[in-house]
Amino acid sequence: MTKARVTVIDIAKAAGVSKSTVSLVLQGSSLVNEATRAKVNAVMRELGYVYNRGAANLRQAGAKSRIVGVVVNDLTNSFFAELAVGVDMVVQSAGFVQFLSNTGESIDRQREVVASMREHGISGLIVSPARATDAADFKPLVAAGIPVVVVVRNLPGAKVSSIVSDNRAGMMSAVKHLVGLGHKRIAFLGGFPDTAVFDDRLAGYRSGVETAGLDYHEELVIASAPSRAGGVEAIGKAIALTRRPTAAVCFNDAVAFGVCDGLRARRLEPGADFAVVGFDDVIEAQAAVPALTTVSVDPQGIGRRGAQMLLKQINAGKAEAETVTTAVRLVVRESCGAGKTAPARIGKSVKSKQDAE
Amino acid sequence: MTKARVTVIDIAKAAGVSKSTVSLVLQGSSLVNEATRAKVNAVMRELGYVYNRGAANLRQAGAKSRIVGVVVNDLTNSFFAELAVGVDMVVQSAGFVQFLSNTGESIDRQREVVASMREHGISGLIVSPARATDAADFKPLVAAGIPVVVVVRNLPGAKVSSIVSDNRAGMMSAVKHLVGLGHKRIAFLGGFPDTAVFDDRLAGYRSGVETAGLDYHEELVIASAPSRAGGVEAIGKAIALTRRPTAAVCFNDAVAFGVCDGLRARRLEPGADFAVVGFDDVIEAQAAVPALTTVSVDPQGIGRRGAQMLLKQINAGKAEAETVTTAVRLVVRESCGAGKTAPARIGKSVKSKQDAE
DNA sequence: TTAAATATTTGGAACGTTCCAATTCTGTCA
DNA sequence: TGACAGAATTGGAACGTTCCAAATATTTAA
Repeated sequence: MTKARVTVIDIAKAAGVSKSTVSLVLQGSSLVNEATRAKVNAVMRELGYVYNRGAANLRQAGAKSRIVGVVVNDLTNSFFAELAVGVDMVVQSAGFVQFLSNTGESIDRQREVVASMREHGISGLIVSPARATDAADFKPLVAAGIPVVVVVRNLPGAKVSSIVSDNRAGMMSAVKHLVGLGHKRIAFLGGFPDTAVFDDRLAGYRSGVETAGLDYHEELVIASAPSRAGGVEAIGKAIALTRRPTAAVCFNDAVAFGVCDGLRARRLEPGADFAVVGFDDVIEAQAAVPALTTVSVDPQGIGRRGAQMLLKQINAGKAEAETVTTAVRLVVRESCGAGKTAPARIGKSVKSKQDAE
Repeated sequence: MTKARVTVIDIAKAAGVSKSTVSLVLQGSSLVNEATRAKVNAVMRELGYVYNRGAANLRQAGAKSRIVGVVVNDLTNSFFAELAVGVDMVVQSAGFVQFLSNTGESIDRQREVVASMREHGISGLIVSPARATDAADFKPLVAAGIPVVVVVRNLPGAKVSSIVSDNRAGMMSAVKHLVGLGHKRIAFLGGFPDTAVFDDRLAGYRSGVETAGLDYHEELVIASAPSRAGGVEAIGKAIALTRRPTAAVCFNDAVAFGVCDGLRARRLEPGADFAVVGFDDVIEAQAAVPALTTVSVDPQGIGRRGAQMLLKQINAGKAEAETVTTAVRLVVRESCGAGKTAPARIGKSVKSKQDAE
């Protein structure tokens, strides 16, 4: 096959009009006669024309590329995968496409992918920054007039829009719930202490404890990697305390699962013998045994919301940074020992994900 | 500040050379004098130049866009998220970027995103097709000389490269393992019967059963949605059989988890009272209680491998379709009732070529 | 010192689109 | 019929790069 690309000029020739007219048709302009439009469209279909956005983009100086960059720090974590899906939904239905990259918490990689995205002319960027990201890293972007929305982790000092969940309020309500169940010694387990999210959640824990009239004890705050393994480690330390806690709020669900593992390894049943509350409400939380009581943050919603925010700024031409914190909701299930004593809801499916291959 | 975009011409002017020279520097050509190169680079940094790949791409007629499209059917499923991460790794380190989109099993959406990617000039596509994808859907792409690699689900009839895991061998070894533990009635649970993957796995089950000298009974094959809920449903039917099985191989891990739930609801302990084997080895498999014996397929590895294949084809200019099935490995944990045994490696990587077109 | 060889540099002419200003059609109204 | 307003259409000239052929600078060999 002679594979020369079909261009707008070929179409024009074949349809007996000028390239300008074809271009007008492409843009859905109302200036062109209905008959001509139909004809042109027919020819396009016939010749198998595919629009060259690169060329168009070149002419339309700047912000019209219809590409948004999405950068996440860990796609392997279903929280962020959900987030990406949320972004994709709105971005896609707005006729944009998403450039998605995973940094795996590497700021070098992050720098690379952002640079690359820029070269490709993204018209906006949504980023869940890698740990220890320098706020100045996004300076050039905003200087170039490219809207940036930071999600999940905020970047103090950066002049960009951001959308984070209400970590403080979430932790407070978790603590309050446990206090309501009669717990007096509640631990805070997991998470890296050098992150803004950790600070927020810890602050929520602290004020939850204090507004309940309990004392805040440093020994009850046990940091660890925000992972399942970290949870196992943290609960180990917690149980070794001379005055051991009877409940824990965890930095996130992964930690909470690890805590459950660690409890069981010591013949303690999560929920019955020790109350556990997570944070995030990842998909597995409701299907786990026992089902995890956790603070639901709806990552997909954040993704959608962030995308909307970004699109708004893109369309507005110029972006003013706005910050929104999204509400958060405690979902009471079994791992805190409250409510349902019914062991498992079998048969009726818990919003099962179709894992299909 | 945010004036006009800095172009290669600005650089040229500022550095006192011609735009051609700057272009040469950009491409790392060895033709340019070391001193000049340094100077040009300095000026670029100083003026904050950003390369315009769109423009470059326009000139370099066709395949040099350095974008690969990645389309998955369900990013929410960690199996596919892992896959995407694998792709991203190799794609990124080869200096490409990935366009990632999620179809959520919708073939319309799939068509849209593929079209969009094409307009953006991807130089290759990796796709895990939505269910019921028509093999002809990718015809135009390959006709245009854009390499396509299909992963996870194969697309019989499409003249594209593909890489799938060795479903047959995996199931066979699962069955063999159960037989070795003394089981005589082994069920096959879960999965939609109208998919190629189901066929392969069922075939593996059947030949596993038969090579063990047992009879193949249709009643022991119980299809269901490939989800946790589906697993609950399937095990329910299995247990209702007059001659009830003592073990089951499951279509995938989600089904296996459901089966465990269902067993427990009937006061049967998975592992002890009934052996369960999954397929996929999702992340949760090893942390579950009991830890799931399953066939490990390493989605990230598939992603990496698929990306390598694609890049090879992109670089080769013209692509001949090749099909590889990746080896798969039974991971023995607790849910089958066996002790810890050294994992057996099964299946071998097979490679076969056929001419594209 | 000069010719030949080698190392560098350089103006256009593309690439496929959009935009602008200008042109050609229609029909309508005196 | 002529003039005039809209409605449709149309040729360039961009956009920011790369490529080519050709020009210029620098060495080397004789």
